[in-house]
Amino acid sequence: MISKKDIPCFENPLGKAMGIITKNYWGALSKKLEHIGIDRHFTTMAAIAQAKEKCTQQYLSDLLAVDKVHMVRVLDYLVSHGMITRTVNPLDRREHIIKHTAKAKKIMPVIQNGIAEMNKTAFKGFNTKEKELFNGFVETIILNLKNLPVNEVDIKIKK
Amino acid sequence: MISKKDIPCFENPLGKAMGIITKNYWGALSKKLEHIGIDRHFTTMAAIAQAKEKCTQQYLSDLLAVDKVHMVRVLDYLVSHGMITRTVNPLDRREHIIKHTAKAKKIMPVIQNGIAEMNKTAFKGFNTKEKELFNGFVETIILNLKNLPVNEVDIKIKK
DNA sequence: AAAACTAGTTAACATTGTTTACTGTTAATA
DNA sequence: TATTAACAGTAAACAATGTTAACTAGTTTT
Repeated sequence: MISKKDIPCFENPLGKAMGIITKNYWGALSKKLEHIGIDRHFTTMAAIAQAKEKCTQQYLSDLLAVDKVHMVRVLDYLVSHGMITRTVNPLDRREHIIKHTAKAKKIMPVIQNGIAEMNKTAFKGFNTKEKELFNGFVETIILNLKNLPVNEVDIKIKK
Repeated sequence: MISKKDIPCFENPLGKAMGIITKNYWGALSKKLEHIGIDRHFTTMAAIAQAKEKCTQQYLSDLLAVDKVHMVRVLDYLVSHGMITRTVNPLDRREHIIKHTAKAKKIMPVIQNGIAEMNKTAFKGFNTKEKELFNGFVETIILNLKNLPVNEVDIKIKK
């Protein structure tokens, strides 16, 4: 019987973990929250809630590492669901300032709790030191892979 | 200045790491390999190469945690690029046996090297013990989140 | 023989990501 | 000042992925 350990891409288990997180936890949260008004884009909602400076679309794109074209659609979704307003910045009329509506402010605790619950469940059994260790590992992996130029990957075919 | 640490969903950094892996490393590998014949579905290729029992579509779906409908399209892609053959199993004519073509066998070392390179880059600076520790953490997180019933997530709105 | 199950396919649709081209606004500079 | 470059956001088109439902064909169960 083949196991996933025999497939080299699964030696790095990040992909597997991510799939399970997405399917199980975000999925569960989505179903819970669709009755309240939205069923996705929770991280964008959280980012808007906690933005400490002027919250433009470009700012959100950079923060969440999402293409600005896609961000337009995310924000269209949130506008159409009554969660945010877009206002032109009078100081720089190119910019749109994103703000939560009253409705959004009301449901933010639910989203925050949901996200907190996800983290609590994911790290069940970890003590503080282990959690820090894990986060450090991930930070290192991110640095190892960040800004990897396409041309640096150079693999030759064996004859 | 808001940092990603202020957004609770980023306290669990798996999502962030996964995005970087996908964009940088798989992206780089894709560009390298498109000249050889394919630019995606490398994990499926690796799984087929190392399958130790009869390699049906259902088997691959289960192993790679991919929907069987999507698997049809992945295999259509690989057939159309001359990488695999589909043969009806004479012992059970419902099943299709997936096998690599000669062309695929030729490029598999490139894919294997690419994947190995990804792991090497990602874990640069890790010693064996740290790598094992990290993998153990990920296994625990996977177990923590696996089969999480949708109904178990129960969050109440604060008034 | 009928019913239930399994493997795979097809079609339709939604979401996400990417590219290109575009409008309008602001900043840089010659 | 006039021109050019840069920036924020939008629109349209398209590809890739994920999901559901309905379907064919073959196998197993009863």
